[in-house]
Amino acid sequence: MAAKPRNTEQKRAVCRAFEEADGPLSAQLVWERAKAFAPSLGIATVYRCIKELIAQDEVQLVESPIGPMYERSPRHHHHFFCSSCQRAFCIAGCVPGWKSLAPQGFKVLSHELSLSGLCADCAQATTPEKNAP
Amino acid sequence: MAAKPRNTEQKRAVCRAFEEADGPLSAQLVWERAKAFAPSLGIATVYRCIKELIAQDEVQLVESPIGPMYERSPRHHHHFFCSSCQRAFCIAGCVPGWKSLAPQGFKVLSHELSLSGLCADCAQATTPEKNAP
DNA sequence: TCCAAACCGATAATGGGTTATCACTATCAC
DNA sequence: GTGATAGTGATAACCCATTATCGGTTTGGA
Repeated sequence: MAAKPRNTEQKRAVCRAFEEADGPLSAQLVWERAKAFAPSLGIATVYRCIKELIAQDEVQLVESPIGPMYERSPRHHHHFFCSSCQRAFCIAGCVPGWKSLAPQGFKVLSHELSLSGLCADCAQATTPEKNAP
Repeated sequence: MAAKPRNTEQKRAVCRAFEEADGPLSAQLVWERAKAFAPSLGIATVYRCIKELIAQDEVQLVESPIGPMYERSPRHHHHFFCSSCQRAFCIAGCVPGWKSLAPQGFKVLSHELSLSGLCADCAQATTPEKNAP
């Protein structure tokens, strides 16, 4: 009745793309990176694999100003989105006190903190006067 | 050269929908509520007005797990999204220490904290044993 | 009042992410 | 090795928020 999942090159490629990522990836980015390990990989297969990985709780959806992204289910952390280069970064640590912000009677099950601004690269590029020769 | 904007019933209706809202609204919700003040209002006009209000910094886009929403530009605050009834709520207050979470060199321009879970209504509805007769 | 043009409503079109379809291929228990 | 079938790639289709189009309407300065 239940289909037996198979171990295919494509699934391994998508998993590897997630494993080697240092932050959330868009489906397109997953595709681009996974193609390094399975050149013929199609975008539909990428979405199929992501769906499967999410069902297995190995990958999570991350809402972002840049669009939907995906990353390996990690220990709790937050994100920084660079408004210049449109990249996403993971941030270690958390803020205290978030649970007590909800009004009386509300049941807080999760929270997400997202910082936006300029990553180190872009911040330096846009204010080069400091280190310019 | 620059067109002179006019004061129309439709614009007033959309503004009023935002003024009377107690939290972020989807474009559809803005439409539904504004139609109370301008029954013939079309969805295209709602988007036109929202665009204009955003350009004037009177309304802001709010990314949410529920989808894109809009609200009057307010003093800084955060949001709670109910995963059951799909409503959005504003939360007063803020969390300390968010600025220091960004890695060295990153320039944090804004932050958004979103809590998810059950609002008071839904929390009570799903755990009625406490107050059940 | 008059009229140029800003604005409107209805709806078709767009755009981007995601999913369904289908003929072909690869996996793996036997 | 063989064969049933899960998986795959290409692509059409879908979904939904948003925008463009266009003929008719409303606004507001003269």
